[in-house]
Amino acid sequence: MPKQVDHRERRETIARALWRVVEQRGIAHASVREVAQEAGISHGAVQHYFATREEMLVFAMDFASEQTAGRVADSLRAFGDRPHPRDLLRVMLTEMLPLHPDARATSRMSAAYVLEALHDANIHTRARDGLTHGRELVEQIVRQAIADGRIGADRDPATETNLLLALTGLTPLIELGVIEPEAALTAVDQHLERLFSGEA
Amino acid sequence: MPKQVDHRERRETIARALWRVVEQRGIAHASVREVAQEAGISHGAVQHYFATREEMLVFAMDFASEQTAGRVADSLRAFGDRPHPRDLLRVMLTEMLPLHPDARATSRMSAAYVLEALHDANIHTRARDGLTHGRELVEQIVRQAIADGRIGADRDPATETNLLLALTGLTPLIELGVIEPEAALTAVDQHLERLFSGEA
DNA sequence: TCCTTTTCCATACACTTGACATATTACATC
DNA sequence: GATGTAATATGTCAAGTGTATGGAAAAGGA
Repeated sequence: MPKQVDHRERRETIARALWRVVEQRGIAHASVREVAQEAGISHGAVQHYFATREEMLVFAMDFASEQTAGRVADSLRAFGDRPHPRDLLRVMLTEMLPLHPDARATSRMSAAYVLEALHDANIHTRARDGLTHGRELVEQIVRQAIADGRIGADRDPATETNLLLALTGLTPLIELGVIEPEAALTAVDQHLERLFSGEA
Repeated sequence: MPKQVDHRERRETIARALWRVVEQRGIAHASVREVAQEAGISHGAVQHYFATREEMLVFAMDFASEQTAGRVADSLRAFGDRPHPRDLLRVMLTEMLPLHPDARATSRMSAAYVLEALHDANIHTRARDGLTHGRELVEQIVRQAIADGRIGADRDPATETNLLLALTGLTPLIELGVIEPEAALTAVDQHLERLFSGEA
């Protein structure tokens, strides 16, 4: 058997290099050659792991989603087996906002993902399915919280879910330095507090 | 005097062509040549009106902001001289969301603007200043509404402003078809209703 | 009629891109 | 050590990029 490298790990290394390029220079500069340079390998090596540039981008984007989900799972361990839905939602939202370096990298990647999806049928499907799945997850949490009496029964689960996800709209304000990260957290907490205000 | 064309009008024509390219093919395809083709002129002609590609992009982006502001002003005329702040905010938000073709074009342009601002110092300054200005406008409306007793005095103007602007976070959900435009409007109205719930 | 000024355009240049083809290196097994 | 194959490096090519340049076309004043 010839030399065997961890294929998955190599792809992740390249994906992280791509993140850095996207974060520092924008997705337009995320060419095979520049990503290769950032990763410290030849562009031929990148081609060995990704047949096309698009394949590389799609992997890097999916990987960003996975990493975000992973960070949420990590943070949730501190809250035990059955975390309060407010804490759960708070972790999800704060990990989606660009409040620390890792989250910023994946956030920017997501933004580029969405923008790309608007004129690429393939990516559109992937992004929509991913977002729809995430949205259903949140709606399920909201419905359960209503059933548990933690959110007022007069609230509409679908609308509350949409309003929760809308909080990611704070991203441009944070990224451009219009508001401080603390102000964003205050807004998130304020919204969650009102949502769960009917709690016993 | 030599032939005189309306310089401003020509630049706006090119800007609109750029919007169409951005909307249909993404900002990556907004090259001087492709924009020229979309506008039905030579790329030399485009160069006559914009010395560089960046100048063209910046103009198209600023023009998008102006057009959005214009649409808001137009819609507001129906509400008379002193519109209710809730109506004012509702118009501002709905014109920022991609709920009709014009708004979608400018919304996508704005999204590209923000993404570009993250790694371009020049655009960063412009985008931040523009957003900061818009945010101050909204905060002023909120403060006045509190002073007028239309919003509860217990509300923090800064946080409420941030939560209002966060509603633009519905954009990706709408654009990718995760939620229907009506659901977005429902969410906006729900949020506004609660904000003004303390009204006499 | 010529001249000046503005508008517009074709071309050229240097450069980057993605994709592909080819060459080289590294290493586990026979 | 020979061999085969995965991993990596390098080269090539057509297509596309931004922009500099030179000059045509148009329109009015002299």
